[in-house]
Amino acid sequence: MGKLVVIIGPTGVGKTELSLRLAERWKCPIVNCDSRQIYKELPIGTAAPTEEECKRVKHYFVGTHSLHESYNAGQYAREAVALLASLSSQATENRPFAILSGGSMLYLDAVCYGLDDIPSTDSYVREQLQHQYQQYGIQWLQEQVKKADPDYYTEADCRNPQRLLHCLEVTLSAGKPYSSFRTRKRENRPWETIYIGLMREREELYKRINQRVNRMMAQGLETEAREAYEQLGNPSVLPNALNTVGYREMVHFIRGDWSREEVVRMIQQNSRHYAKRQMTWFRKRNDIHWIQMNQPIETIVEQIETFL
RNA sequence: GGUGCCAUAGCUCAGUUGGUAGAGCAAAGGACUGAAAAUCCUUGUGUCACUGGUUCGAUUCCCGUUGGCACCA
Repeated sequence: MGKLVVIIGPTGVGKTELSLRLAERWKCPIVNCDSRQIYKELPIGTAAPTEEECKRVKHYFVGTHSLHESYNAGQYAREAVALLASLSSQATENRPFAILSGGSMLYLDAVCYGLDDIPSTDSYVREQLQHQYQQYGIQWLQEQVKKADPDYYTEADCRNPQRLLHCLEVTLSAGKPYSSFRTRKRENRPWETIYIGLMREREELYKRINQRVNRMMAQGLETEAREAYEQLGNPSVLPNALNTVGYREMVHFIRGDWSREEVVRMIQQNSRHYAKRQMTWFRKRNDIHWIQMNQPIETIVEQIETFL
């Protein structure tokens, strides 16, 4: 059975650089697992692998989709699992056949453990619900869920509109309660997976994040955000792809609400918040080999190879 | 130099008609199976600037000191 190495870690920890190094060493491709780097219009603000880096190593799911398409974890999982299955079937040697690298928590879980088979929802239903929620508020949502799917209501986070909305849109589209699809069965993949988690001291990680934001600004994040925003017709409510750290703050700058210093500060802060959420998500897992990044890269590579 | 105002949590500020205080943000912790860089939840003791006075009791009132701001010279 082929081996897949999954490189996990918070934003800014150094996944891209290490993955490149490992991919060159093992002569294998990198399958990107980042929900925003897939958009070709957002290379700077998402710190996507550069063109040169993509030339050095074959990358999948970098700049492959457009802002105008809607995309989600389910779609990603289907495409990525199919790709990995085909790559692993071609693998002949003992070294890893691919590196799955990224920080999108749900996307990673979807590929590694599988997602329930939940029917696709009607976009009209979703819009209607969205509209009604805005009009009648969260209480209305809670009542609807209580009626439509009492099982989910008892276990759900009922103060989270996104959860309730999703439950309702599935229930209404499918004509069956959302909870009836939630088997939470763990999928078996036709390959062996080795999880490598990258970590750094909190203070050091935050410093790297702050510096990276400064670098993004120097590389032209403002223009990139402006163009993306214009391409979508300067919407007052941001579509999901632009509801992304770096871009939603930039919109405030473009509209003139915030100064340059303020945007930078806010992007840095929200990136730190994001990194923190990622660490919380990964912390509860017990199948990850954790690696301290504050040491020479040769040592890190050596350590990782002991886990293969 | 004179007068007035201000000094409270890491930051911005409430407040206590005298019984030692609370919001927002930050920060930390957590949840999260098709929006996931999203969304949501939990956590607030700090010489109430310093010194002295009045008082049973002062962060609150009074005197002074220091720092800041404003106005007048």
